[in-house]
Amino acid sequence: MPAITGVMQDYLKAIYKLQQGRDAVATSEIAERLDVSAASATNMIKRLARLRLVAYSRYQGFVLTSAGERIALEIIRHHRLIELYLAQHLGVPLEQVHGEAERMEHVLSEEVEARMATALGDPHQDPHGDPIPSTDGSMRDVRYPKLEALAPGTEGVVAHVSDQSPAMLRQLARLGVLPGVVLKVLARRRNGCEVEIEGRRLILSHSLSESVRVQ
Amino acid sequence: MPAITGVMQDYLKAIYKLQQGRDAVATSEIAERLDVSAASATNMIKRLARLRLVAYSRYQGFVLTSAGERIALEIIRHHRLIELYLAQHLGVPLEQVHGEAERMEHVLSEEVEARMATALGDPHQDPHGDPIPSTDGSMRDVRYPKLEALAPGTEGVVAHVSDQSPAMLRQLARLGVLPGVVLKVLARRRNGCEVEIEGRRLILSHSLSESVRVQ
DNA sequence: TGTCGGTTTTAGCCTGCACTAAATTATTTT
DNA sequence: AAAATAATTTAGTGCAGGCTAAAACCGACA
Repeated sequence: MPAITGVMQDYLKAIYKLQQGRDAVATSEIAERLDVSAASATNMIKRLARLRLVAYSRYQGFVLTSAGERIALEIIRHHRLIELYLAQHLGVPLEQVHGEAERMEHVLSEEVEARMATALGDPHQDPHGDPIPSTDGSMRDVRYPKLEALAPGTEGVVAHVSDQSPAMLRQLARLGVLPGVVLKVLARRRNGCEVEIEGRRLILSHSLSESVRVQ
Repeated sequence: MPAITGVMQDYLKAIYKLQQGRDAVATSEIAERLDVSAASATNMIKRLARLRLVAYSRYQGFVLTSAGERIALEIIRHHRLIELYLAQHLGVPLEQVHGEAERMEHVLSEEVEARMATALGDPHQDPHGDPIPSTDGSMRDVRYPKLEALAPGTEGVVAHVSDQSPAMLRQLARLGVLPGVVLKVLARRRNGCEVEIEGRRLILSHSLSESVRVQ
């Protein structure tokens, strides 16, 4: 029985995120998400299927087995704890923590994971507003609506900023749009979304307001 | 030009440590240190030679070039900073920090390295008493004598405990033999070395006193 | 100088994980 | 339902890094 490599962990994590709310994931989807060829993806899926970490029948897509999901959640927990730890205890800027966690998540032992969690007070949210799975593999995932989709007049708290684009995150951070901040939608504009935030009034482009979710 | 992989970093680090005070390292030496076959070692040495990280001529042994040494010292810095950070900020037991650092050292960015160093007050010693290279690649390495070699009556401060055997480290930690602790050699015995430490009197076996250095 | 023992290197093979190109299956359009 | 298109899988390759077995080399000693 071969060991579970870091690359396998990346696949499992990607499949987990893609399969949310759906009944199967397509080869081309993880291929795009992980930026590999479809052939490479097929190859790895078959390997994971042999290890009984994904349920797969050719040409039909696949999902994680419970064993695969367990591992995926463990890695996601690692990732998000590391993000929070870096931000909170080492002051690493928000737009950087994702990239760092992406590498560290594969080498974090359960021992150090536990100590980090304790140091952070057993948190349930990472600095982007994403939920942190607990050790038993449970995670309550609430999807708040995107700022882009909100009606003018709505008021709320920023719940989540996407972790995908560092450039966007840097923008949002500079503007003060971060999880926990109170915000009010003033008006929808052709070029974006006018909001009031901490007394200031500003316009967020469509792409920016696509990557912000409000509670 | 291929990238420098984690495995390559392990080789460079091992060569650095082996070549101290000598004029060449033998294939069999890194092979043993890294627990790989001699053939695998030869193979990697040739790869490192092509990258101009080691100077090598077949059958004659090898040493690091200055480029190779730069990388080796960077990884050693990572390793020792991580050890200290884990021990000091997360309370990871001494006998465990080496293993953890061994994996983390390859994924630590310069950014996070700098923040960890700052959080630790730009330290010069890791928790085993080994010196931490500075960012410019300088390191003052003083070799203190082994406890095993000390004459009775000698008094001193524990300067260094080996990081190689977790079992031994656990022993030493339990007995209170840790860097910084004051110690006095009382007598040499057939089965070890009798010492006084913090008022208590105890006997350290030969293997234990082999892995302790005193200032 | 020749031979022996140990070390080092070469040769050839395996696995992980990527790739391209070609073949296959699924889906959509006509 | 057949044909066109899109998605997926297979086939074959390459590189990193390990292995064993065999060959080559070095140093020592008779």
